[in-house]
Amino acid sequence: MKRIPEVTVERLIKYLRFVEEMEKDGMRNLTAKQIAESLGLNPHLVRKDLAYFGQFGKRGKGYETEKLGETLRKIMGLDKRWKVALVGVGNLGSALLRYPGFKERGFDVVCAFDTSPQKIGRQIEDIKIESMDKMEEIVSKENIKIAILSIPKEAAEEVSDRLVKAGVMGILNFAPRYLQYSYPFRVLNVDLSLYLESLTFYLENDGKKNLSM
Amino acid sequence: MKRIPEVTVERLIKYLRFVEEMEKDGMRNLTAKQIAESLGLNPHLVRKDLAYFGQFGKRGKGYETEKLGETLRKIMGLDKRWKVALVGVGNLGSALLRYPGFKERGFDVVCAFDTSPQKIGRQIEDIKIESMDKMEEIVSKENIKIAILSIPKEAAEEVSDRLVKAGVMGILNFAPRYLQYSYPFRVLNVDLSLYLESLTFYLENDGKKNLSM
DNA sequence: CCTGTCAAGTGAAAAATTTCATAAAATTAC
DNA sequence: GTAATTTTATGAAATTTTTCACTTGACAGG
Repeated sequence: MKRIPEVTVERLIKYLRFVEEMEKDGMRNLTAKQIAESLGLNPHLVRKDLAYFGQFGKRGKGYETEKLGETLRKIMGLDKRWKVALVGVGNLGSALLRYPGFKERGFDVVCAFDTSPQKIGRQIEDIKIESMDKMEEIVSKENIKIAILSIPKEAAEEVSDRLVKAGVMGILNFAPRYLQYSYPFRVLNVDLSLYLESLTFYLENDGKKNLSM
Repeated sequence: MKRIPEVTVERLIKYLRFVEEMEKDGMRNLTAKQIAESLGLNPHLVRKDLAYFGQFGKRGKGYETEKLGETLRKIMGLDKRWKVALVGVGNLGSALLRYPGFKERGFDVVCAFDTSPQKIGRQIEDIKIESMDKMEEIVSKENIKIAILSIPKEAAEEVSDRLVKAGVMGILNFAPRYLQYSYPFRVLNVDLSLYLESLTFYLENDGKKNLSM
């Protein structure tokens, strides 16, 4: 099997989103063209992306919505639920704890940690906030592979090291510090202000001809 | 001037982050190698990215930290402050209102909107929550160009259309619905569960040889 | 002031990614 | 049942992006 480019993986998730939405709408079949249009892509690209995983389309007809969804979920490891640990229950952290989208998409935040004594013991959405001293113990015991980090940037490195040692394989990092681990660990750095900053480049240079659009 | 690839823009912001951090640490000079290492990139790529905007490095020495920071900020439109409107003061929205990172990076959330009568009139961090009926009026009057959208996905399209009509040029969209506008408008779709989903692909396929790492 | 080393800048080469062209299968229209 | 149309699949071409090789300027040491 050929190597799957990272850009393809990112698109696959978006395809899955669209496929599931169409599934809900009762569409029995979907064509690459439809998927592509919904995301502003070239249909050839969609087919090529899907073809990495074998051929599950029908010529002249398209893809069976349900089967495509199932296959994509399987490819992405989304055919089962994942347990997630959340570290750092500040403003952002508690909003993430309450964010219904994770559960909807198969991710169960099963524990939350903080250092602040005021927060420890409190409960948000069924989840009791635990002391960060217990983090390794609980994460190991529960066999948690994914963690969400919403802590100050100063603590990011130390805490993520501890998580990795406790068995976590993937981290979604909201702290504005770039974290890196080598294979097989994965970090996804989500820097909220960074997104705004990439917007301003285009706003600022809007109209000039040196733009990639 | 040559067209700037989107991937370059994304890296430039990260360079700026590192440069500012080093500036704070008192480093007078920075080399492409140092910048590259901090982000796990090839130094040639860093030089090429910077060279799009002219030559501001010194051979044998590197880049003057301060000047590089200034230049990058100017390129990115970050040499001034930006006013931002926040729409949707739910869990995520109010966390974003309280998120200090935006202000730190030059973005002032100056107004917030919601539909819920319970929320309208309340105040979070100096910002009074206004009715969404007043959105267009205030956004136009204040000449706001950037909006953060943290509303349910069902409302995303309608609200973003209204924002665009009111003069907004860039949207940071947290609603899990893919929004698209054509040039010169920009949308950055930030789908939180989507990030987790891209992690699971790698966790699931970990160890298999078909991976891009 | 010469020599060696370092690092930016630049054009060419390589690699990766996307688009295109074509073939083949399925469906629809006649 | 045949022709036309639709749409996937796949290998080739084009494009984009990254890496490499080389040149040049700057500085340090002798």
